[in-house]
Amino acid sequence: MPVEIKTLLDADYITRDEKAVIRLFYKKKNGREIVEIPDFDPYFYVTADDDKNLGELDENIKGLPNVIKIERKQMTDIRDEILVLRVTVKEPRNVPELREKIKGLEHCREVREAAIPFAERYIINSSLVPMENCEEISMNIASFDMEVYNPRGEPHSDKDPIIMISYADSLGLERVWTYRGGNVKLPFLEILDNEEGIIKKLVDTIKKQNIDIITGYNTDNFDFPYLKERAEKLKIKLDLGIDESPVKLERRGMNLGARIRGRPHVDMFPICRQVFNLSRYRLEDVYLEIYGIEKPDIKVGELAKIWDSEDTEELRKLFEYSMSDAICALKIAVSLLPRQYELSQITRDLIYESSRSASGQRVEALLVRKAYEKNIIVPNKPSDRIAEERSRLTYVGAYVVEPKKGIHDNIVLFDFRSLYPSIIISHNIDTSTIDCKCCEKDHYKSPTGHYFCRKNTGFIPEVLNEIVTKRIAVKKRMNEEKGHEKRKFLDVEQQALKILANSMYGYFGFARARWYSRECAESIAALGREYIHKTISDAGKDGFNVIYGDTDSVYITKPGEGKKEKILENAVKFSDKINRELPEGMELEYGGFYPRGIFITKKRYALTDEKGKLVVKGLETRRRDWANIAKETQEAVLNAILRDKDPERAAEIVKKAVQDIKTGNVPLKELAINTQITKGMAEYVQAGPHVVAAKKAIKKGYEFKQGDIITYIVTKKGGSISDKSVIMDFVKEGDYDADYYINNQVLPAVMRILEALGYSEDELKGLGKQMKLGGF
DNA sequence: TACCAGAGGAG
DNA sequence: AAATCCTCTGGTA
Repeated sequence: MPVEIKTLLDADYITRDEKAVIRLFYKKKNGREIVEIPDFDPYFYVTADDDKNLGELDENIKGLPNVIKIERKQMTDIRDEILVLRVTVKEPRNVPELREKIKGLEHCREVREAAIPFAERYIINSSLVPMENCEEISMNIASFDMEVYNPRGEPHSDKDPIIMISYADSLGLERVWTYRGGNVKLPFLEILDNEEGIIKKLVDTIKKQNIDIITGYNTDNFDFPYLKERAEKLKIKLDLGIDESPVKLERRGMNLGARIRGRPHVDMFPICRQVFNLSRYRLEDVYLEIYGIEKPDIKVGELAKIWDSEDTEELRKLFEYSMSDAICALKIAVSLLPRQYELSQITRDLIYESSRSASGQRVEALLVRKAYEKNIIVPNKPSDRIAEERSRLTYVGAYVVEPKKGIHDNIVLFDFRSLYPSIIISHNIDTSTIDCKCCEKDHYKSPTGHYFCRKNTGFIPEVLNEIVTKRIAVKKRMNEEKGHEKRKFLDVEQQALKILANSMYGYFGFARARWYSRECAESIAALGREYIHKTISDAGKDGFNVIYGDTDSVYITKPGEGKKEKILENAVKFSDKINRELPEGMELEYGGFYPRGIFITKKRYALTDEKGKLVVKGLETRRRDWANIAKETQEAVLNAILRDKDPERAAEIVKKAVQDIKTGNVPLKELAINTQITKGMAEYVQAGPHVVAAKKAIKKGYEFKQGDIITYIVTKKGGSISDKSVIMDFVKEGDYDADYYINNQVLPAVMRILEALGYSEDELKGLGKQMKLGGF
């Protein structure tokens, strides 16, 4: 009989007759399935201060209420084989109380694995893979978005109603539900009686359309909390769960998570923040990034006014805008969800979890599962106090070469392929292998003085090797695959594996990690420094000039050699020689040839490749907290100098930008500066312009929270720069401080380039009139 | 002018 | 709730 294809969307447990029953929510090719597991009992482990005291500890635990069974088990604890007690208890809710009681018992060293959620425990122990096969089962995905009445600025869910809900799904249904529309006729528009009607319509539609995954943009922290409060007020059931259970809001650190049983809710906002590097992360910014298309926009500040005016044309625009929000969120979900499916499968974590977890949590989810497979007892998470202590202890990281400043020609780049992962594997770096007793102390020591076992492969190197091996296999399959769709899936998979592999080093140094080891992190970094130092020194011996290098890369030139072919020939010989001496699994790779480059300081430089394409690192052009006018002028100057070798034009470009600013015709869009609020407003010791601008906006009814990006303009009015800074929404075109944008934005950005060419401050001061830039 | 807080980038 | 290294700005004394 063929195995039926199904995918695990969600899991939880319910309590029935004082017994926990695991529920597994599957989607099949046709229909759904809820599998109930009634006979899985919660358990945790207890370790003793000494093996000989295990019996006494056992006796003491036996007497505690709700303990069903105690067994002895041999397990690996970091590097030791130890005997532990496996304590099975009646219900999951008994675990926290028993943990506390047992912790206080004599001879108890630690209670372990007591904080692993029950349903997750079952998934681990049964080797289930969430979202497995999901590529073969078509998922019904729906997104929604709400517009809310906001006559006083920020809306408040206790009094301001939802005025429309837009909905789009992968089956092709698109709707805007509202209850005031004048005579507007639009194919997707449905006018219902009231707020209650539109909320009920959303709930009914999701059920009727048989939706498997619900998405939206910022739905965790706005739409669902708001919807939930409105529904409660109107006494409407928000029973979106497959089992008709209501939407549940969970605390997740500083944020909320809206959980829907059996029908995963995935908020695309945090995912977009992880995936893209943008100046801002509004829906329209992300949409523009993916599809290159501008989304219709309205000013949300005028939303209430439009609603009250009942102006047909304005309402029509509002409906179209609302519709586009749901459609954009759906499109973003369709393009990014495959990545989430892969992450879920690789880390074997439910998509609700994996779509909200940061890289440390993802690594840890994977390690906890691999530990179970290998009979390793999982270390506990550190307490807040321990985590804080750990963060205070820093260590030396990567090495950065002081660049040879100025212009260079015919530059060759080499870098170590996956330097840190390959060091962890090649040097077997792990908490179980560090300074082991089984290996003699005379063998190779890392620069930190630590050494790593050569007999037994450590846990993390083994897991990492599995990831790397799998990635190689996936890449191979991808390259052989002809079908475009299949190829894309394999590419997403190999990228997900790469991200995970690259997170492992950071995980060692992560203060809240279960497998934290500053010594391991430090050793990896130290070995990295050793490899790059050796590469630099060998390059010098072979007659190369090392222009720059950072962590795992070197930029080199060959003095006295003008022909590209000859340079590359020599360079490849050089890297071959390096590679012959490297341990297996490590490789110095050719990274490209650049006809020209300019190096300013560490981590700040620009190159042109052979196609004339500009590559900029670290300079203002790459930063979101600089105005477009400065970034674009700098980029144009770089192109003029590097690609066109035309410094005269560079001077013209600067002159024109300065002129434009002076005449007052530069649009605000070109002057906006984006800066993130990285802490609570009250915590600022020193308020920068973005904080001051935000505070002014708050006085006018705006709300900002940690993580929000402030877009502000330096206006004419005020003393200090902060005084002059105002949120862009409040600024009229033309109201900007020309002086600031010339002297604090455009000129510093371009002068850095020109100074690196050997022009003195004084020469450059004459910029306003003319600039003589000959002879380089 | 010197120093510090804060931000965001590189790898 | 991944690490460190690094540059640069604007506020403050």
